[in-house]
Amino acid sequence: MRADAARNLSSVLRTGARLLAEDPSTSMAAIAAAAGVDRTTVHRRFANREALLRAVFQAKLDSAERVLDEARLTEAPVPVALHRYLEGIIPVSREWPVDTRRMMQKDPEASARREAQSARLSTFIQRACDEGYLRADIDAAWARAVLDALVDSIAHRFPAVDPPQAADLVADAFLRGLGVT
Amino acid sequence: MRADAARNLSSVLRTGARLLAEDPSTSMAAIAAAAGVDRTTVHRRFANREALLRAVFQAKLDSAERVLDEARLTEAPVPVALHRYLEGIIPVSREWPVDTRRMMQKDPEASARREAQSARLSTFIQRACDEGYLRADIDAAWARAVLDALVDSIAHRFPAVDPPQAADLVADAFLRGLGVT
DNA sequence: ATTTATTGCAACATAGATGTTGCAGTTGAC
DNA sequence: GTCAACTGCAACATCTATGTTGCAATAAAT
Repeated sequence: MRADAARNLSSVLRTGARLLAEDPSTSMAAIAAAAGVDRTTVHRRFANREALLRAVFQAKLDSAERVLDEARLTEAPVPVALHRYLEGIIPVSREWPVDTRRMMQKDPEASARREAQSARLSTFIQRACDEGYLRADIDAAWARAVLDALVDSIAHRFPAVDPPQAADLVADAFLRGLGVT
Repeated sequence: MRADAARNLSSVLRTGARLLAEDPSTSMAAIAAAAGVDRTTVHRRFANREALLRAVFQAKLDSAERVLDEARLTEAPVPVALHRYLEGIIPVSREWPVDTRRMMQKDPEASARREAQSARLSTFIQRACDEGYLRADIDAAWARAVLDALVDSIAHRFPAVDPPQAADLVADAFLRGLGVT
Protein backbone atom coordinates (compact mmCIF):
# COMPACT_ATOMS: atom_id res chain seq x y z
CA MET A 1 0.00 0.00 0.00
CA ARG A 2 1.25 3.44 -0.85
CA ALA A 3 1.58 6.36 1.49
CA ASP A 4 -1.32 8.36 0.11
CA ALA A 5 -3.53 5.29 0.26
CA ALA A 6 -2.74 4.79 3.93
CA ARG A 7 -3.43 8.45 4.59
CA ASN A 8 -6.81 8.20 2.88
CA LEU A 9 -7.74 5.04 4.74
CA SER A 10 -6.98 6.62 8.07
CA SER A 11 -8.87 9.74 7.10
CA VAL A 12 -11.92 7.72 6.12
CA LEU A 13 -11.86 5.81 9.38
CA ARG A 14 -11.58 8.89 11.55
CA THR A 15 -14.15 10.86 9.56
CA GLY A 16 -16.43 7.85 9.51
CA ALA A 17 -16.19 7.42 13.24
CA ARG A 18 -17.05 11.05 13.79
CA LEU A 19 -20.06 11.08 11.47
CA LEU A 20 -21.34 7.67 12.55
CA ALA A 21 -21.22 8.77 16.15
CA GLU A 22 -23.47 11.71 15.38
CA ASP A 23 -25.75 9.68 13.15
CA PRO A 24 -25.28 5.91 12.88
CA SER A 25 -27.19 5.87 9.61
CA THR A 26 -24.76 8.21 7.87
CA SER A 27 -24.34 7.01 4.29
CA MET A 28 -21.09 5.82 2.81
CA ALA A 29 -21.44 8.66 0.32
CA ALA A 30 -21.54 11.20 3.13
CA ILE A 31 -18.52 9.68 4.83
CA ALA A 32 -16.58 9.63 1.59
CA ALA A 33 -17.46 13.23 0.85
CA ALA A 34 -16.49 14.36 4.35
CA ALA A 35 -13.22 12.50 4.07
CA GLY A 36 -12.56 14.16 0.72
CA VAL A 37 -12.43 10.98 -1.36
CA ASP A 38 -14.67 9.46 -3.96
CA ARG A 39 -17.40 7.08 -2.94
CA THR A 40 -15.94 4.30 -5.08
CA THR A 41 -12.59 4.64 -3.37
CA VAL A 42 -14.21 3.80 -0.07
CA HIS A 43 -15.95 0.82 -1.64
CA ARG A 44 -12.64 -0.42 -3.04
CA ARG A 45 -11.06 -0.27 0.40
CA PHE A 46 -13.94 -1.74 2.34
CA ALA A 47 -15.92 -4.57 0.81
CA ASN A 48 -19.13 -3.24 2.30
CA ARG A 49 -20.58 -1.03 4.96
CA GLU A 50 -20.06 -3.63 7.65
CA ALA A 51 -16.40 -3.91 6.81
CA LEU A 52 -16.00 -0.18 7.26
CA LEU A 53 -17.72 -0.35 10.63
CA ARG A 54 -15.54 -3.29 11.62
CA ALA A 55 -12.44 -1.31 10.74
CA VAL A 56 -13.60 1.62 12.86
CA PHE A 57 -14.34 -0.65 15.79
CA GLN A 58 -11.01 -2.36 15.43
CA ALA A 59 -9.21 0.97 15.43
CA LYS A 60 -11.00 1.96 18.60
CA LEU A 61 -10.36 -1.40 20.25
CA ASP A 62 -6.68 -1.20 19.32
CA SER A 63 -6.37 2.22 20.94
CA ALA A 64 -8.29 1.17 24.02
CA GLU A 65 -6.22 -1.96 24.41
CA ARG A 66 -3.03 0.05 24.35
CA VAL A 67 -4.43 2.27 27.09
CA LEU A 68 -5.38 -0.72 29.23
CA ASP A 69 -1.92 -2.20 28.81
CA GLU A 70 -0.12 0.99 29.67
CA ALA A 71 -2.29 1.69 32.69
CA ARG A 72 -0.96 -1.50 34.36
CA LEU A 73 -4.33 -2.09 35.99
CA THR A 74 -3.26 -5.18 37.86
CA GLU A 75 0.16 -4.07 39.01
CA ALA A 76 0.15 -0.34 39.69
CA PRO A 77 -1.43 1.13 42.83
CA VAL A 78 -5.14 1.70 42.32
CA PRO A 79 -5.09 5.52 42.31
CA VAL A 80 -2.15 5.60 39.92
CA ALA A 81 -3.64 3.04 37.56
CA LEU A 82 -7.02 4.77 37.65
CA HIS A 83 -5.58 8.11 36.71
CA ARG A 84 -3.40 6.66 34.00
CA TYR A 85 -6.35 4.78 32.56
CA LEU A 86 -8.53 7.87 32.55
CA GLU A 87 -5.90 10.09 30.99
CA GLY A 88 -5.49 7.55 28.22
CA ILE A 89 -9.05 6.48 27.59
CA ILE A 90 -10.58 9.94 27.37
CA PRO A 91 -8.71 10.88 24.16
CA VAL A 92 -9.56 7.47 22.75
CA SER A 93 -13.22 8.05 23.47
CA ARG A 94 -12.98 11.42 21.79
CA GLU A 95 -11.14 10.20 18.73
CA TRP A 96 -13.46 7.21 18.27
CA PRO A 97 -16.79 8.43 19.59
CA VAL A 98 -18.73 5.47 18.20
CA ASP A 99 -20.82 3.74 20.80
CA THR A 100 -19.30 0.29 20.84
CA ARG A 101 -21.92 -1.25 23.09
CA ARG A 102 -24.64 -0.49 20.58
CA MET A 103 -22.97 -0.72 17.22
CA MET A 104 -20.90 -3.87 17.54
CA GLN A 105 -23.81 -6.24 17.99
CA LYS A 106 -23.36 -7.77 14.56
CA ASP A 107 -19.62 -8.18 14.85
CA PRO A 108 -18.96 -11.17 17.12
CA GLU A 109 -15.19 -10.83 16.93
CA ALA A 110 -15.25 -7.19 17.96
CA SER A 111 -17.81 -7.95 20.63
CA ALA A 112 -15.53 -10.60 22.09
CA ARG A 113 -12.61 -8.19 22.18
CA ARG A 114 -14.77 -5.57 23.78
CA GLU A 115 -15.95 -8.04 26.40
CA ALA A 116 -12.37 -8.95 27.17
CA GLN A 117 -11.39 -5.32 27.63
CA SER A 118 -14.48 -4.70 29.68
CA ALA A 119 -13.55 -7.62 31.91
CA ARG A 120 -10.10 -6.19 32.51
CA LEU A 121 -11.61 -2.95 33.72
CA SER A 122 -14.16 -4.75 35.87
CA THR A 123 -11.39 -6.73 37.46
CA PHE A 124 -9.63 -3.49 38.24
CA ILE A 125 -12.75 -2.06 39.82
CA GLN A 126 -13.09 -5.20 41.90
CA ARG A 127 -9.52 -4.77 43.06
CA ALA A 128 -10.31 -1.18 44.03
CA CYS A 129 -13.19 -2.53 46.12
CA ASP A 130 -11.09 -5.24 47.73
CA GLU A 131 -8.28 -2.88 48.59
CA GLY A 132 -10.67 -0.50 50.25
CA TYR A 133 -10.63 2.34 47.77
CA LEU A 134 -14.40 2.13 47.35
CA ARG A 135 -16.99 2.10 50.08
CA ALA A 136 -17.91 -1.40 51.18
CA ASP A 137 -21.58 -0.94 50.34
CA ILE A 138 -20.89 -0.08 46.72
CA ASP A 139 -21.77 -2.67 44.09
CA ALA A 140 -18.84 -3.24 41.75
CA ALA A 141 -21.04 -3.29 38.66
CA TRP A 142 -22.54 0.04 39.63
CA ALA A 143 -19.12 1.50 40.24
CA ARG A 144 -18.06 0.29 36.84
CA ALA A 145 -21.10 1.87 35.19
CA VAL A 146 -20.52 5.14 36.98
CA LEU A 147 -16.92 5.28 35.82
CA ASP A 148 -17.94 4.64 32.21
CA ALA A 149 -20.64 7.28 32.41
CA LEU A 150 -18.27 9.88 33.80
CA VAL A 151 -15.69 9.15 31.12
CA ASP A 152 -18.25 9.48 28.32
CA SER A 153 -19.55 12.65 29.83
CA ILE A 154 -16.28 14.49 30.14
CA ALA A 155 -15.06 13.15 26.80
CA HIS A 156 -18.00 14.28 24.70
CA ARG A 157 -19.80 17.00 26.57
CA PHE A 158 -16.62 18.81 27.55
CA PRO A 159 -14.33 18.32 24.58
CA ALA A 160 -12.30 21.38 25.52
CA VAL A 161 -11.10 20.03 28.85
CA ASP A 162 -7.63 18.55 28.34
CA PRO A 163 -7.04 14.90 29.27
CA PRO A 164 -5.10 15.45 32.51
CA GLN A 165 -7.68 17.81 33.94
CA ALA A 166 -10.48 15.61 32.64
CA ALA A 167 -8.94 12.64 34.41
CA ASP A 168 -8.79 14.66 37.61
CA LEU A 169 -12.44 15.63 37.36
CA VAL A 170 -13.58 12.08 36.72
CA ALA A 171 -11.45 10.50 39.42
CA ASP A 172 -12.57 13.15 41.87
CA ALA A 173 -16.27 12.76 41.06
CA PHE A 174 -15.90 9.01 41.10
CA LEU A 175 -14.21 8.73 44.47
CA ARG A 176 -15.41 11.79 46.35
CA GLY A 177 -18.64 12.77 44.64
CA LEU A 178 -19.67 16.37 44.19
CA GLY A 179 -21.32 17.00 47.56
CA VAL A 180 -19.93 18.76 50.60
CA THR A 181 -20.27 15.75 52.90
CA MET B 1 -60.61 8.60 17.29
CA ARG B 2 -61.76 5.23 18.46
CA ALA B 3 -60.45 3.29 21.42
CA ASP B 4 -58.54 0.69 19.41
CA ALA B 5 -56.96 3.42 17.34
CA ALA B 6 -55.66 5.18 20.43
CA ARG B 7 -54.34 1.91 21.76
CA ASN B 8 -52.51 1.22 18.53
CA LEU B 9 -51.05 4.69 18.37
CA SER B 10 -49.67 4.42 21.86
CA SER B 11 -48.30 0.97 21.14
CA VAL B 12 -46.54 2.20 18.03
CA LEU B 13 -44.98 5.09 19.93
CA ARG B 14 -43.69 2.95 22.77
CA THR B 15 -42.48 0.19 20.50
CA GLY B 16 -40.92 2.73 18.20
CA ALA B 17 -39.10 4.41 21.04
CA ARG B 18 -37.70 1.11 22.23
CA LEU B 19 -36.51 -0.02 18.80
CA LEU B 20 -35.19 3.39 17.78
CA ALA B 21 -33.19 3.59 20.96
CA GLU B 22 -31.46 0.34 20.15
CA ASP B 23 -30.99 1.24 16.51
CA PRO B 24 -31.91 4.72 15.28
CA SER B 25 -32.12 3.45 11.72
CA THR B 26 -34.86 0.95 12.51
CA SER B 27 -37.30 0.92 9.61
CA MET B 28 -40.94 1.87 9.84
CA ALA B 29 -41.74 -1.66 8.71
CA ALA B 30 -39.82 -3.11 11.66
CA ILE B 31 -41.56 -0.79 14.09
CA ALA B 32 -44.96 -1.62 12.66
CA ALA B 33 -44.27 -5.34 12.84
CA ALA B 34 -43.04 -5.11 16.43
CA ALA B 35 -46.10 -3.10 17.37
CA GLY B 36 -48.30 -5.70 15.72
CA VAL B 37 -49.89 -3.43 13.13
CA ASP B 38 -49.59 -3.12 9.40
CA ARG B 39 -47.02 -0.85 7.86
CA THR B 40 -49.67 1.20 6.09
CA THR B 41 -51.49 1.81 9.35
CA VAL B 42 -48.42 3.53 10.73
CA HIS B 43 -48.16 5.61 7.58
CA ARG B 44 -51.79 6.64 7.89
CA ARG B 45 -51.21 7.82 11.44
CA PHE B 46 -47.88 9.56 10.87
CA ALA B 47 -47.41 11.48 7.66
CA ASN B 48 -43.79 10.40 7.46
CA ARG B 49 -40.89 9.07 9.46
CA GLU B 50 -40.11 12.48 10.91
CA ALA B 51 -43.65 12.84 12.18
CA LEU B 52 -43.33 9.54 14.02
CA LEU B 53 -40.07 10.65 15.60
CA ARG B 54 -41.63 13.97 16.56
CA ALA B 55 -44.49 12.14 18.26
CA VAL B 56 -42.07 10.00 20.21
CA PHE B 57 -40.08 13.04 21.29
CA GLN B 58 -43.21 14.87 22.28
CA ALA B 59 -44.34 11.94 24.40
CA LYS B 60 -41.00 11.91 26.16
CA LEU B 61 -40.98 15.66 26.63
CA ASP B 62 -44.52 15.55 28.05
CA SER B 63 -43.52 12.94 30.60
CA ALA B 64 -40.32 14.75 31.53
CA GLU B 65 -42.14 18.05 31.92
CA ARG B 66 -44.59 16.48 34.33
CA VAL B 67 -41.69 15.17 36.39
CA LEU B 68 -40.04 18.57 36.48
CA ASP B 69 -43.28 20.19 37.59
CA GLU B 70 -43.95 17.68 40.32
CA ALA B 71 -40.40 17.80 41.65
CA ARG B 72 -40.90 21.48 42.60
CA LEU B 73 -37.30 22.22 41.78
CA THR B 74 -37.46 25.86 42.78
CA GLU B 75 -39.55 25.56 45.92
CA ALA B 76 -38.74 22.30 47.68
CA PRO B 77 -35.54 21.80 49.67
CA VAL B 78 -32.69 20.72 47.43
CA PRO B 79 -32.34 17.14 48.73
CA VAL B 80 -36.09 16.58 48.55
CA ALA B 81 -36.44 18.01 45.07
CA LEU B 82 -33.43 16.08 43.84
CA HIS B 83 -34.78 12.79 45.05
CA ARG B 84 -38.24 13.47 43.69
CA TYR B 85 -36.80 14.44 40.33
CA LEU B 86 -34.68 11.31 40.15
CA GLU B 87 -37.47 8.99 41.16
CA GLY B 88 -39.63 10.48 38.44
CA ILE B 89 -37.15 10.91 35.61
CA ILE B 90 -35.66 7.43 35.77
CA PRO B 91 -38.88 5.67 34.69
CA VAL B 92 -39.32 8.29 31.97
CA SER B 93 -35.83 7.60 30.70
CA ARG B 94 -36.62 3.90 30.69
CA GLU B 95 -39.96 4.23 28.97
CA TRP B 96 -38.63 6.60 26.32
CA PRO B 97 -35.01 5.56 25.90
CA VAL B 98 -34.48 7.63 22.77
CA ASP B 99 -31.50 9.92 23.02
CA THR B 100 -33.09 13.33 22.71
CA ARG B 101 -29.85 15.24 22.45
CA ARG B 102 -28.89 13.38 19.31
CA MET B 103 -32.15 12.68 17.60
CA MET B 104 -34.01 15.93 17.93
CA GLN B 105 -31.61 18.01 15.88
CA LYS B 106 -34.04 18.33 12.97
CA ASP B 107 -37.03 19.20 15.12
CA PRO B 108 -36.62 22.83 16.23
CA GLU B 109 -39.80 22.85 18.28
CA ALA B 110 -38.81 19.79 20.25
CA SER B 111 -35.30 21.14 20.62
CA ALA B 112 -36.65 24.34 22.09
CA ARG B 113 -38.77 22.44 24.59
CA ARG B 114 -35.82 20.30 25.50
CA GLU B 115 -33.65 23.35 26.02
CA ALA B 116 -36.28 24.83 28.29
CA GLN B 117 -36.47 21.70 30.41
CA SER B 118 -32.69 21.50 30.47
CA ALA B 119 -32.53 25.07 31.69
CA ARG B 120 -34.89 24.29 34.55
CA LEU B 121 -32.63 21.51 35.72
CA SER B 122 -29.53 23.65 35.33
CA THR B 123 -31.14 26.34 37.44
CA PHE B 124 -31.81 23.75 40.09
CA ILE B 125 -28.19 22.60 40.03
CA GLN B 126 -27.11 26.19 40.38
CA ARG B 127 -29.35 26.55 43.41
CA ALA B 128 -27.78 23.44 44.89
CA CYS B 129 -24.39 25.09 44.44
CA ASP B 130 -25.53 28.38 45.93
CA GLU B 131 -27.11 26.75 48.94
CA GLY B 132 -23.94 24.82 49.67
CA TYR B 133 -25.05 21.35 48.74
CA LEU B 134 -22.21 21.00 46.26
CA ARG B 135 -18.54 21.68 46.87
CA ALA B 136 -17.55 25.22 46.03
CA ASP B 137 -14.93 24.11 43.51
CA ILE B 138 -17.44 22.17 41.41
CA ASP B 139 -18.45 23.64 38.06
CA ALA B 140 -22.22 23.72 37.71
CA ALA B 141 -22.13 22.49 34.12
CA TRP B 142 -20.01 19.53 35.13
CA ALA B 143 -22.34 18.74 38.00
CA ARG B 144 -25.23 18.84 35.59
CA ALA B 145 -23.49 16.50 33.17
CA VAL B 146 -22.62 14.09 35.96
CA LEU B 147 -26.21 13.95 37.11
CA ASP B 148 -27.44 13.23 33.59
CA ALA B 149 -24.84 10.54 33.12
CA LEU B 150 -25.74 8.82 36.37
CA VAL B 151 -29.43 8.88 35.52
CA ASP B 152 -28.85 7.37 32.08
CA SER B 153 -26.58 4.76 33.56
CA ILE B 154 -28.93 3.49 36.24
CA ALA B 155 -31.93 3.75 33.93
CA HIS B 156 -30.56 1.68 31.08
CA ARG B 157 -27.74 -0.44 32.40
CA PHE B 158 -29.63 -1.47 35.52
CA PRO B 159 -33.23 -1.76 34.38
CA ALA B 160 -34.04 -4.10 37.25
CA VAL B 161 -33.33 -1.58 39.99
CA ASP B 162 -36.62 -0.01 41.01
CA PRO B 163 -36.98 3.78 40.85
CA PRO B 164 -36.73 4.56 44.58
CA GLN B 165 -33.55 2.56 45.01
CA ALA B 166 -32.21 3.89 41.73
CA ALA B 167 -32.79 7.42 42.95
CA ASP B 168 -30.92 6.61 46.14
CA LEU B 169 -27.96 5.24 44.25
CA VAL B 170 -27.75 8.23 41.93
CA ALA B 171 -28.17 10.84 44.65
CA ASP B 172 -25.60 9.06 46.77
CA ALA B 173 -23.05 8.76 43.97
CA PHE B 174 -23.72 12.35 42.96
CA LEU B 175 -23.28 13.89 46.38
CA ARG B 176 -20.92 11.53 48.15
CA GLY B 177 -19.10 9.68 45.37
CA LEU B 178 -18.12 6.05 45.64
CA GLY B 179 -14.82 6.40 47.48
CA VAL B 180 -14.07 5.93 51.17
CA THR B 181 -12.79 9.46 51.68
C1' DA C 1 -79.48 -2.13 11.43
C1' DT C 2 -76.95 1.37 9.43
C1' DT C 3 -73.28 4.27 9.40
C1' DT C 4 -68.58 5.44 10.16
C1' DA C 5 -63.94 4.88 11.39
C1' DT C 6 -60.23 1.89 11.15
C1' DT C 7 -57.61 -1.91 9.68
C1' DG C 8 -55.01 -5.40 6.82
C1' DC C 9 -53.60 -6.56 2.37
C1' DA C 10 -51.88 -6.11 -2.22
C1' DA C 11 -50.00 -3.31 -5.53
C1' DC C 12 -47.55 0.46 -7.13
C1' DA C 13 -44.27 4.45 -7.55
C1' DT C 14 -40.19 6.78 -6.03
C1' DA C 15 -35.97 7.88 -3.91
C1' DG C 16 -31.74 6.87 -1.89
C1' DA C 17 -28.02 3.72 -0.55
C1' DT C 18 -25.13 0.04 -1.86
C1' DG C 19 -22.01 -2.19 -4.61
C1' DT C 20 -19.67 -2.98 -9.33
C1' DT C 21 -17.11 -2.02 -13.46
C1' DG C 22 -14.39 0.25 -17.08
C1' DC C 23 -11.47 3.90 -18.20
C1' DA C 24 -8.47 7.66 -18.12
C1' DG C 25 -5.36 10.46 -15.36
C1' DT C 26 -2.05 10.99 -11.65
C1' DT C 27 1.56 9.90 -8.53
C1' DG C 28 4.88 7.43 -6.03
C1' DA C 29 8.44 3.60 -6.32
C1' DC C 30 12.06 1.42 -8.82
C1' DG D 1 11.40 6.82 -17.76
C1' DT D 2 8.71 2.91 -16.86
C1' DC D 3 5.72 0.46 -14.13
C1' DA D 4 2.39 -0.43 -10.74
C1' DA D 5 -0.80 1.36 -7.61
C1' DC D 6 -4.20 4.37 -6.72
C1' DT D 7 -7.68 7.76 -7.73
C1' DG D 8 -11.80 10.21 -9.62
C1' DC D 9 -15.54 9.93 -12.69
C1' DA D 10 -19.40 8.09 -15.08
C1' DA D 11 -22.49 4.58 -15.68
C1' DC D 12 -24.96 0.71 -14.28
C1' DA D 13 -27.61 -2.79 -11.56
C1' DT D 14 -29.84 -3.92 -7.29
C1' DC D 15 -32.05 -3.52 -3.02
C1' DT D 16 -34.38 -1.46 0.61
C1' DA D 17 -37.16 2.06 2.78
C1' DT D 18 -40.64 5.27 2.10
C1' DG D 19 -44.98 6.74 0.96
C1' DT D 20 -49.58 6.16 -1.67
C1' DT D 21 -53.89 4.15 -3.13
C1' DG D 22 -57.90 1.08 -3.71
C1' DC D 23 -60.61 -2.37 -1.74
C1' DA D 24 -62.69 -5.60 1.22
C1' DA D 25 -63.39 -6.84 6.07
C1' DT D 26 -64.32 -5.57 10.73
C1' DA D 27 -65.95 -3.48 14.74
C1' DA D 28 -67.51 0.38 17.36
C1' DA D 29 -71.05 4.05 17.74
C1' DT D 30 -75.63 5.70 16.75
